[in-house]
Formats: sequence, structure tokens, C-alpha cells
Amino acid sequence: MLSIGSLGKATGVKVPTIRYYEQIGLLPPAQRSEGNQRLYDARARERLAFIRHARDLGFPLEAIRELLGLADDPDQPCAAADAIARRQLATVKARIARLQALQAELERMLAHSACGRIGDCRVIEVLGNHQLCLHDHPAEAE
Amino acid sequence: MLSIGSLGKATGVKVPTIRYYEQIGLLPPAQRSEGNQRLYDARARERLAFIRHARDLGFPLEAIRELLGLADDPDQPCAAADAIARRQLATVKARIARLQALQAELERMLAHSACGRIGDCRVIEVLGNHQLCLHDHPAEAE
DNA sequence: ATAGGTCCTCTAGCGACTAGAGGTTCAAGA
DNA sequence: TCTTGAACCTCTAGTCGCTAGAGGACCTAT
Repeated sequence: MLSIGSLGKATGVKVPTIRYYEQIGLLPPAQRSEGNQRLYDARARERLAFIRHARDLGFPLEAIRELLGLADDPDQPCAAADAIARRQLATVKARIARLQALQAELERMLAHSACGRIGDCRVIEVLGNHQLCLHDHPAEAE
Repeated sequence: MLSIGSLGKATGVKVPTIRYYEQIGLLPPAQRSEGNQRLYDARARERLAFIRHARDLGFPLEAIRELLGLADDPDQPCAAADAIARRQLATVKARIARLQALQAELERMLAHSACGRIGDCRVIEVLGNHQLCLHDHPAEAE
């Protein structure tokens, strides 16, 4: 049985984060020692590793909650899990596209920068005048 | 003079967001009508458009605060503004790299998905077992 | 005069943690 | 056995950049 600190080290998840996951019901309430400290077995460790890995891949906690529900039930069809992963892939692709547009714009801005006085500064100028910019209204979040 | 709603429409910034910017001091307190409603002139409009554009490019509000400070002072050297933009570019590039790794991992996961029972599900399996995954510990935020 | 749209302030909530206060328990060394 | 100090406990509040809602005031057009 592992203490919360050892579990944290074993999975690469910070201690307050583990407690937070328990608080929001992503992890079940941990067993407790006589002195009221949390104790974790191998199953709990696997569950947390699963969460950690999914977080690394950018899945939001709600999606992870769904995935955990599916993982607990090995006879369910796997299409649901696939759908969640595909959704996540779509999100990631959209973010990349958005960021690449930002990158291009920032590079364009910096390429023309004369680096003299602020009054002539391309960076400030472009920010102040949308006409000088390529895309008009990206609308969505980074 | 524009009302807050007209300013919002003109700049593409939502009304509560404009009030929020005033609250945190990114915009100066607006002039008021007799009935205590906010009124904006062309200068205020330019300032907000500047903020909007910088936000579109992903600059955090603190960086925008700096940029606004610089923009107000046209005789300052422009190197400071350049540095902020370069910092932002570096952030954007790092995020893209991170997201591309996630994309590859998600695609790999989905490519091997047999889509039968959860028990055989590649998605669930990879999430549960880090060995099956390419990168070990991406560490940083999305 | 009245309807309804826009404005006002204020508080609370989102996601996913992170930080800190103030107190308890545990393991290792003297 | 005692003592230190690291690790644990709970609880609250803060982060970022908004967004939503309550409850009310104002303003414009008919």
C-alpha cells in the first residue's frame, strides 16, 4: 500500500492534484490508515496512471471520466471510446491550425520589424491596425 | 461617442469583457453619460481594437498591458515590444510542437483500434499502459 | 405612457489545478 | 523512549480570461 506521496511519485501526479481528483469524484475515496492518511493499492495506482496519461494527451477531465466508465466495463463495444479519442484528435488538430496561423502572423510581424523607435515599430503598428494583418477575425480560442 | 454595446459591435469584443478590461485596469475608466452609462471616443475604440487584436494573437493580458504601455510612448526603443512578440512566438511554437506530438499519439492509437469490445480496445489499452506509448512524460501543459 | 432593449453593479462559476494556513501523524535517528 | 522534521490532513482562496445571472436603472420609439 502506498501513501499519497509515494503514489504521486510513482505516477508523476502532484499530491494536491490527487486529492483534487478524489474531491471531484474522478478517483474513488481512498482507504485510510489508522491515523486518517490515504492509502492506495495497485488498482488505484493503475487508475491514476490512466488518468495521467489521458491528461498528457490533452483529454479534458470529463472525457476521462467517460473513458474510465468504459474501461470499467470490458464487454461494452469500444466504439464509444474511439469516438472520444477522435473528438480529442479533432480538437488537437483545430488548435494546431489556429496556432499555426498565429505563428505565421507573429513571424510576419517580426520580420518587418525595424527595431528603432516605438513610433516606427511594426509590432505595435500591426497590433493597432487590423488592415495590416492577414486574417480578419479568428474568432475561436487558442 | 459610442455606447458600450456599439463599441462591442465595432470591435468584436463582448460587453462584459469590455467592463472586465476596465475593471482590471487594461482600459481606463470610461467617461459616463448623465445617466451613468459608459461612453467611448475614437481613442478608446483604438485601444480596445489593439487589445482585441493582441488577444487574437494569443498574447496574455499582462503582455498586452506592457505593449500598451510601450505604445503610449512613441520615443521609446522598439526592442522591448519586439521581445514581447518574440516571447509570444516562442510560446506558440512550443504549443504547436506539443500538440503535434499529441496528434501523432492519438492517430497511432486510433489506427490500431479494432473497434470490438472494450476489453480489446486499443484506446483504453494505450491509456492504461504507458509502455505502449511513444513519449514518456511530456511534462508541460497543452 | 409604456414597452422592451440596453445599460448598471454585484456575485459566482468555468477548467484544472496551485498555494497557503494551521494543525496532525509518522518514521528515523539520538 | 523521545524528538525532530518530513509528510500528511482539511479548508479556503487564488490563478487566467472571461461568462452567466440576479436585480434593477435608463433610454428610445411608438
